Amino acid sequence: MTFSSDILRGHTETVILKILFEKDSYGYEITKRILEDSEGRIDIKDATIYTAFRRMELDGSICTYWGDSIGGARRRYYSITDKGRKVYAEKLKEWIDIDRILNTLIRRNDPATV
Amino acid sequence: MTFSSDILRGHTETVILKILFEKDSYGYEITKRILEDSEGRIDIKDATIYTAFRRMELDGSICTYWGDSIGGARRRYYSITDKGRKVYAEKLKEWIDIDRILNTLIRRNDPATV
DNA sequence: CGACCGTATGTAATCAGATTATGTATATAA
DNA sequence: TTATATACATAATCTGATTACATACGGTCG
Repeated sequence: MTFSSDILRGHTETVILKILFEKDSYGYEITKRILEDSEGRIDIKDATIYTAFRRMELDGSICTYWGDSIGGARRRYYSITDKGRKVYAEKLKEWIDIDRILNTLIRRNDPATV
Repeated sequence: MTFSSDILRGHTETVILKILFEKDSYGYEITKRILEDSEGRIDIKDATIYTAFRRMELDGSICTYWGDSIGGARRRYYSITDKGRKVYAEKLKEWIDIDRILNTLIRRNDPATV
């Protein structure tokens, strides 16, 4: 069972930035990695990831270059910029707050759920 | 500073259901309560909460009645149904999974963030 | 008394990010 | 040669949230 698509909304870019923080990567690889690392629960669609790339490139958080497509389809690689690292840091801080607040709002003091 | 509106997306109904799980309430009160309990960070707009009510009523998760408006504007109260309680239980389970998975994807093994 | 504010609900138009659908292209395995 | 996995891309659509607007009651302050 995969999650409803609204669940990721607002976090897609953060997750992509975290992956690019570690190393340059490309759309297909990032999608597969998110699928694996989410226990098969988060299956980001092609269109979603490529439109996210466009936004983030316009925004200056990432930049792109074509990889040498030795054996296989061409790959467009993405690299995180200094701005991207700052954006990630802010989004991480935001996530830490959201996580705490949503846990309060959704779970509250229900002994069965805490 | 309030959160980006996408952050709540997909959780608005869960938060409303949790409040109604405790007691019947009405739009204005729920909005104020979420604002207080989120340390002023989640300011759900009127239109958002009233359209959410419409969706949830259609869906059968809640039902509604007019309160006796003694001194002040009329209030439309909402009550959670058995179906609503089931929906909440599912959404809670889903949130517990999402929370764990997003924490992995966003924070990973970064010692500074764990 | 009249203006304003807090309370309270509601709809229409719009926005943004995600999905579906569709298309292109290469290399490898059956 | 046909199918499959890899790889990228765009147009049309969906959905939930926002802005903007409208209505209405009761109390306060000048």
